[in-house]
Amino acid sequence: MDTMTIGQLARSANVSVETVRYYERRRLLPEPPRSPSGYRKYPGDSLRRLRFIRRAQDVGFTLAEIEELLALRTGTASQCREAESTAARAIERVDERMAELSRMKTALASLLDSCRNRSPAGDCPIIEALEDAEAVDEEE
Amino acid sequence: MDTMTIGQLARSANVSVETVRYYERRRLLPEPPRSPSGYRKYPGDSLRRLRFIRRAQDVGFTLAEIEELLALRTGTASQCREAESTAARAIERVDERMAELSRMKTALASLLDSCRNRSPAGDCPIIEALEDAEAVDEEE
DNA sequence: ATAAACCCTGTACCATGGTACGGAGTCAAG
DNA sequence: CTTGACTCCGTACCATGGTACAGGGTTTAT
Repeated sequence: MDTMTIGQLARSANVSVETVRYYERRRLLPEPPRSPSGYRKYPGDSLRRLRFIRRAQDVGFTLAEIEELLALRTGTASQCREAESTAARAIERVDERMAELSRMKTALASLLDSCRNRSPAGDCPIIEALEDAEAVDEEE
Repeated sequence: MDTMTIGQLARSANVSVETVRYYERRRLLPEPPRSPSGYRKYPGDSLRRLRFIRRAQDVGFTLAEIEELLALRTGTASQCREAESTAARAIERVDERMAELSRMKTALASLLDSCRNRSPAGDCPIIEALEDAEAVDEEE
């Protein structure tokens, strides 16, 4: 038998048992057959699927997107288009988030900078800047 | 009377009434005095404080950090050190997150790239890559 | 005087990706 | 045969930063 229990599967993929069950609830993993006593018995390729999910998460797909990708795995050309556009959307999200972080970093760095160069006797420039700043307020 | 109702305050700071009450629960805003009928009556400087909170959020401080910053507003030099280190921590968080996003973007871009250059008859390279890739797996 | 617009409290809910717990049944080793 | 490790299910809970009721009371304008 090349079947595994949920614990073996979870350990192999480096996730918790709870996580495996959670993915099943989310329909990312199909319901596996059960033993007579009701234990889940996973066929070998469940591990491949579980790893697929984790890798996709690592590159920043959400679980909802992974669900889409999994639905496409039968593999015709038009389905590849869909995977492509899912990936493109993920890249856009990443870009937006990076731009936002970059703005934040600029604002923070200038706060910190003013702090390091401050006149030794004045009030804290970080707090002052947040109190009156328009300087920081170019968002949205 | 230079006091405002919660609605006036919220509108001035461009947040919702619920948000103001939420900040009060979180102790970011002090409990204001009440009118005889129990309405909150905010003194003018509540608006300054509320704007402080929003600006700090805009530059990426969490509400917990903002609580710290607010606690420091009395303003001695050593407290400035603390504000400085709060800001430095925030910058570190931003940097980490940017590096992570950058890794994600590289991985996604290579997936997308393989898709655009794929042999016209093969399976979807995105899905294949997620299925066998070690390429993607250099995280953590 | 009545309706609209405002305020009050308390509680539940949203998304996201899980984690924790209780109470029970099952399986393997000694 | 018993102990410990494993599994089952269902439900509640975590963080984060709020939002959305429900079911009242108040203020303001007409």
